[in-house]
Amino acid sequence: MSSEQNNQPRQILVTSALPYANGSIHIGHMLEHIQTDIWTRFQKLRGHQCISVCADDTHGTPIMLRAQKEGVTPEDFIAATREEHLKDFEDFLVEYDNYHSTHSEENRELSELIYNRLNDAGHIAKRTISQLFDPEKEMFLPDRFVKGECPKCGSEDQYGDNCDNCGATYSPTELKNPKSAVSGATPINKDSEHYFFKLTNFESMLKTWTRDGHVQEQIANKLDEWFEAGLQEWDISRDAPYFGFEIPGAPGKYFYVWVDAPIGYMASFKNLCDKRDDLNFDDYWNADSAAEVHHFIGKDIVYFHTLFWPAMLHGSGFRKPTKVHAHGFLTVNGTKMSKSKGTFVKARTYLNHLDPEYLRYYFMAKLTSKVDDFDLNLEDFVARINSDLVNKYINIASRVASFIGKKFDGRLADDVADHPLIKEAQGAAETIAEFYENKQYGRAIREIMSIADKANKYVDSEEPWVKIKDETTAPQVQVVSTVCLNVFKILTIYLKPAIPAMAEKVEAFLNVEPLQWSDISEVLQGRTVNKFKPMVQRIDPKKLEAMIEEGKEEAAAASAPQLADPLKEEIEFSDFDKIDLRVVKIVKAEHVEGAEKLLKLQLDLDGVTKQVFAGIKSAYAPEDLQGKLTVMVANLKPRKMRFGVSEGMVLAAGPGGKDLWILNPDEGAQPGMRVK
RNA sequence: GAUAAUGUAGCUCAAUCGGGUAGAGCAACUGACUCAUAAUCAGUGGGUUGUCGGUUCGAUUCCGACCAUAAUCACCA
Repeated sequence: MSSEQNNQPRQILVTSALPYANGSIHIGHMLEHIQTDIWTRFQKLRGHQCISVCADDTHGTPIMLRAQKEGVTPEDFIAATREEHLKDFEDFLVEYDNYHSTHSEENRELSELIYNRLNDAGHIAKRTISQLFDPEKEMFLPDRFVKGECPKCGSEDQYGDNCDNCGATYSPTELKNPKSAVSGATPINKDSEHYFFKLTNFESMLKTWTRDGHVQEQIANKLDEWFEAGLQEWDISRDAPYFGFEIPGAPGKYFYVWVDAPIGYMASFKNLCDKRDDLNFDDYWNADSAAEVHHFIGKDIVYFHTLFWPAMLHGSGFRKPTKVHAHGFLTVNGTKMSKSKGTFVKARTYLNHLDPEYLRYYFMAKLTSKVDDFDLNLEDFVARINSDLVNKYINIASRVASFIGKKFDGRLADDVADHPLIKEAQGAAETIAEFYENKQYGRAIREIMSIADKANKYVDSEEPWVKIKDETTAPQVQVVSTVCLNVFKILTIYLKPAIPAMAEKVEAFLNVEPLQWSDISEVLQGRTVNKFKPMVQRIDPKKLEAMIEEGKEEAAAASAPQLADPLKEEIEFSDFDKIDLRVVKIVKAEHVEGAEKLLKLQLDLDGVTKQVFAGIKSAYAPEDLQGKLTVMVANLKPRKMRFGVSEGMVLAAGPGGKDLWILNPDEGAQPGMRVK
């Protein structure tokens, strides 16, 4: 292709928004990550140096509390989530060059660097503000962690920022009977010094930047509203306890998660540069960099990416994004994803039932460069995949492959390079490339499918099934088939960014190296192809139903009341029956020399005495126990301990320390009785 | 409540940047064909472009009001 050979290879860095480490990836996330991946694969196919990076966004109060609740460190919690996220993306054929974490050394260094530069340049302010504070947990409460009665309509159990019932909005300090959602305590007002980023210093820069082709028109309009409303200073600090990075020179103050989240793009790239010789961080991020930086984001986080982020970069001497690509939300059958309808589909749930390339193709087929919401209509989804992919595209190969295979030994004809249909398919390359480049994926598909239509018409008009029966016309069939397979190859290149795995199967069938965009002009002739095997199956609507059904079940399970300490795996009665629980009388209790936690108990089971070492010293004095009845596991295998043999366990409840309570049978129970 | 959006055939979407007799794919129907994962090809039907009003020789496209939908904001930004 002449025109792109004139183009210099570009250096392009691409990012998707960093998924928050507090939950699973769902198909809404996939809308973004798939369109990013398609764009990235397209650029790579064209021969550019295109690097895509992502990471988990790991900081903030919700993560901290979630980890506490699950009894693990935040570090362990986010590490596990990252594994899950990465696996989901990989299985959807989303190929990041690097998938990092915002909780990384690179990110800490870059966050500090950017902050220090902003601070030195006078872009940071400090002032004291008053916020609700949980006196029990000793932490400041974000709005969402305060609940109470709506000051307007009096509805109970409303969040700190607005009322679900009457729609009123207010500040959390206005709530009646406010309660901390963390501890249940009544919050108090407390002063604290906060750090602010003076966004207003960048107003004129931003006004120019946002009208300079870096954002979509719809976004630029939205930004005008925000400019008109007036920019505000941005509160970038949070007080300890907070899971994040401490602000340099400000002990006990942490960067608000949204400060280090976008810096995570740079950190992930930095991490990659350190692993690769051919990448230089400064080439991409210096203020005068000629490389491109493209961010793909949802419309909900436009503010952060088009105001704060460019301002932070500008103020700290880095380059600004080339383009911020915002997309709308994913709806299913025209409405918001709903857990109860089963349309809130997790990435994993989808993968349990359907081929990822179905969804990749469907997204491709309907995406535009606009910020409008994207509707996944399930009926349309089935129709679109089956008709476009199977009936039109793959069908071209499927219907001529048998001629080539059976009648011509798998050998293609010679001299088809000038065939008008091949020329036409090749001629669409630049138009399609432009659609890709501008994210008009839907238009690209329309263009591609119209070529597929022409190929199918061509086969019909040539009637190879008739010609093959006549010796004089039979050789023409080899030409017709070769033309079709060449068009098929070209279509495969056009579609490859969306359906890479299918393309790989096509490459195996055509007996060619991995196809590149430049292969569009290479014509396959006078060579052999392999036996045709179908590259994709029709969608079975039953599988789609099964997926929705599983989504419903998940939702039902999730909405059931959850125990903070989840139940162990279910057991059979026979498992329970193995445990012999007995009522016992504590005849003697004494301290154990040298033991920190243990008491030595003599337990009477109606004549038989058992000796048990119990870790309840922190909660009970020996004299309080003597003469009491309690319950023990009597058939536990005796265990030799440092201080002697323990012949069972007494049952106690509680988290430990002083909070430990042994069980007491009700009045009338006698030592030795079986508990069942 | 405020703001900017969106509302086009049964379904999903198009309609050149500041107006000139509404297009495509799928579905439906009719016919052809049998090479192909019952696919494909030819053809037909189907829209007073959310409603009402205005500007204009003429509006899906401009203006106003209303209705519907989802979104953003109302110091999280």
